[in-house]
Amino acid sequence: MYNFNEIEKKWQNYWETNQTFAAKNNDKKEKYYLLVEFPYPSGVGLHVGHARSYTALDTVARQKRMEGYNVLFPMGWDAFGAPAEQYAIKNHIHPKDAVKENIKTFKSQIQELGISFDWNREFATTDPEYYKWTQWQFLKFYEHGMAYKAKKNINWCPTCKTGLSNEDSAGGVCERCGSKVVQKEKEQWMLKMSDYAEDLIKGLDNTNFSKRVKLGQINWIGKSEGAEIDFEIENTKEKLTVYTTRPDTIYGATFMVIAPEHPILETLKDKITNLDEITKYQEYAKTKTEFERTELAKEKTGVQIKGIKAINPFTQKPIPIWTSDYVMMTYGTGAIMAVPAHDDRDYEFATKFNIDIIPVIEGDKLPYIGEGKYINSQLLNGISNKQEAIDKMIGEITKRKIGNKKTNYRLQDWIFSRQRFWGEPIPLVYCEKCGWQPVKEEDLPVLLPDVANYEPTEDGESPLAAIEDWVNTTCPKCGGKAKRETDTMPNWAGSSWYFLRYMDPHNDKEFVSKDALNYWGKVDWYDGGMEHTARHLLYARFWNQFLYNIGLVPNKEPIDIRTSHGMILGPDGEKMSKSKGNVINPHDMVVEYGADALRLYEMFIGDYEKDAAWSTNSLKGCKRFLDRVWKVGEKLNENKGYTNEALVHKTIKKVTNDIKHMKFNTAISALMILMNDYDDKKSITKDDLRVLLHLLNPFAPHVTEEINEKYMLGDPLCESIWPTYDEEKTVDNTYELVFQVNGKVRGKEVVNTNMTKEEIENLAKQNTNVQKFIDGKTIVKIISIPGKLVNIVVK
RNA sequence: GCGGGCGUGGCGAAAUUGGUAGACGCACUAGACUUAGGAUCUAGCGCCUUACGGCAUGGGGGUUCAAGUCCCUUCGCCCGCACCA
Repeated sequence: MYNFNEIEKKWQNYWETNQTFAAKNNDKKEKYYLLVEFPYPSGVGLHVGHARSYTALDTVARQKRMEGYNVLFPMGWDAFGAPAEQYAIKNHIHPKDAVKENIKTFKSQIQELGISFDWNREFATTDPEYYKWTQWQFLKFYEHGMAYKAKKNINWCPTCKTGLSNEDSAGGVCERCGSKVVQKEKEQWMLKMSDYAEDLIKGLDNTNFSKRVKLGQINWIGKSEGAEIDFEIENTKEKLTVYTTRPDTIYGATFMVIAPEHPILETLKDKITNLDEITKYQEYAKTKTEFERTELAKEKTGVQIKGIKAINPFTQKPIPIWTSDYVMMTYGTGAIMAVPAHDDRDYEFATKFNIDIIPVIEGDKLPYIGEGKYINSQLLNGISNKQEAIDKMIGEITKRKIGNKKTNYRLQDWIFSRQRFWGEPIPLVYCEKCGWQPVKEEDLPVLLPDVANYEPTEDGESPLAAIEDWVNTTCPKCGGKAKRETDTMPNWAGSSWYFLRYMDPHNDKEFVSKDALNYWGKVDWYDGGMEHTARHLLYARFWNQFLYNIGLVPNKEPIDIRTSHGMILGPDGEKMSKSKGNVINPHDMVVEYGADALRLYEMFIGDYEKDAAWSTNSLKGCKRFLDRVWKVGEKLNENKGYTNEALVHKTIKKVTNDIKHMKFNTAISALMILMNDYDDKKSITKDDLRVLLHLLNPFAPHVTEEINEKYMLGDPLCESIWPTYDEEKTVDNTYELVFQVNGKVRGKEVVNTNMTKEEIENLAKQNTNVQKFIDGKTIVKIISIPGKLVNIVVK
């Protein structure tokens, strides 16, 4: 019929030669910035899931351009990271060479899909020209006191020999190798992300993220409001500060629990009479990772700290102090007041160890914190409103100076060090005399050395530590001997600001020019995978908010709309994987059915935000549709205008709006309906064909251009104005009026749109089938809605 | 446990403010064309019924002339977070 591979290459060349998709900085046109997550160029090649996301925003990009926008739709490579390093270790080649190869494959696979990326702006996070600025921005964090080194009990992967963030070790296993994560104390560079917890929540109001994305962010930050309260320790000058969200239940606090790592155990060790037992328990807790401590939640363990007691500041009674690993040192103050009558966990603990339980809320079924009238609570007795009681109690502790209102966040500071080779070197130098010193700006980037050994050292130091030539340097301040920091940055660093660099990708004077930042502003629409809507998005927002606060970018929030596409599963409904043998390779589909058919199918597959199973048969259906569009050109007549005006205008309206709302599947269905209408006709006009091609062009950009050219219908579609519709013309002259009796359909008739209420009521009564159902009955009332139906209610 | 989402044919799914449930596509069936078809075209296609008609949007109840859509209740599935005090 036609050689789609040839046609596709032809138009891809045309676009490249004419620079059709090159975005212009400071153009007079209104800007629109579309962004898809740049891929990690793995050796496996492009996934049909990548194609889904790229095609979706490509469709939007192509429509926006035809609507007259200056569209920025860039692509690049997130190329630092462990897999390239592992590959390099195995094959003894430099990771940069491995990355180069993979990028080549990826790029050709993307290009054969005809995605309208502006390739002039392409870069990889591993380019020294790029990571120079990543390092430069790290130094900004450092200058502003936002980066600090701290001894942290970190999640440690014994296989990768590297520290992992909580996020990277979710579930107690290393994200990349699957090994069990253990705890290890290590000095790490940290970014003070927790300072931004509140701003990261508030900033969401200035975005148009979907609800589920916003909730994901809020969840991750984990805000909770409560109070800190001091409990004195009997016969000492020490006190224990607890964090609680329910200070109103303090009269029911019959014991305290502190984390096994709590420093007071050291401070008061002379008073503790069962120190051996405590030490033993501490050892036991240490062998468990944080994840295990939470996972093994079923059975509570703990030891009472003998020799000391705390005083409940409201009942004045001495209460026992326990240590248990169900209290985390990393959250709140590492100590809690336990209210077993109204908290599940405390209840479980108290029951197991036989501790007093005193209810303070009437009617609250144990052991759950509910609402009710307060009892056994002097100050609060009689109150039955929870918030009122909490406020009153916070007022009281503040007055007595034993505590204050306090907000806590689950979000912790960002562990920014990795003991790996293949990442951006942290641009700091340690001098015995001057301490940590930032590398001078003119000496950036701190380049990764060209060596052949990337194994981490046995003690867990970065491979860079073994490269003496590289490590030994001079102090930027005193000029004396100094050593470079050998930790590198996490993979998230480069992807936290790449969307800014696209605005001005070749600038060697600044990370981005002010002009470019002001012109392009925010990313208007950012699409990516659900798996990145929590962390990557949070890191990127944090990074940008910091840049905003120090005056480097014009918007506090970098992204307006964020959408997350569903996964494409294998034909068996399972996640695609080599081992299951259910992987669909987009390249194979392009070769066999063409890029246009693949694109169309991926957009037609179903709700964009939901997962969908692959079906090659459905892809064939889309190919069939394109073949019919190709063929319909054979019946062009010499008439002008639209043969079926109402349908055409309706279709323009539907497609235009559906693309904007990501309802790609129904947009395509509307185009199929239009095509079916053309098929039913003896002949169609050039205008008929041209408008169909135009609307279909964002989905199937190659074949539509080819048909347009073949029948000389006008300028290339990509250089033409998007069709507009006339609302008045979307209305048909006639419609099918429905007759109902008691809400059941009893007849239909095609009638004129301008018929009155009375006229259609009469038609209904005259309908023979309707008469059968109202005969001999009394008409109670008639509901008639012109344009829709007449419903006769009878008794 | 908390938060969010979903439940419609054999399958993927559509259905403005409540107004013809199943658009569009896949699969399937029958027929046409053909040396051939895994190409193309025509017709059919929720379930029950020969038909008239009846029953159908996870189940039950309600509001309404009219409910996939609104309200109550119940069951099932998916995702995120989770001893967070």
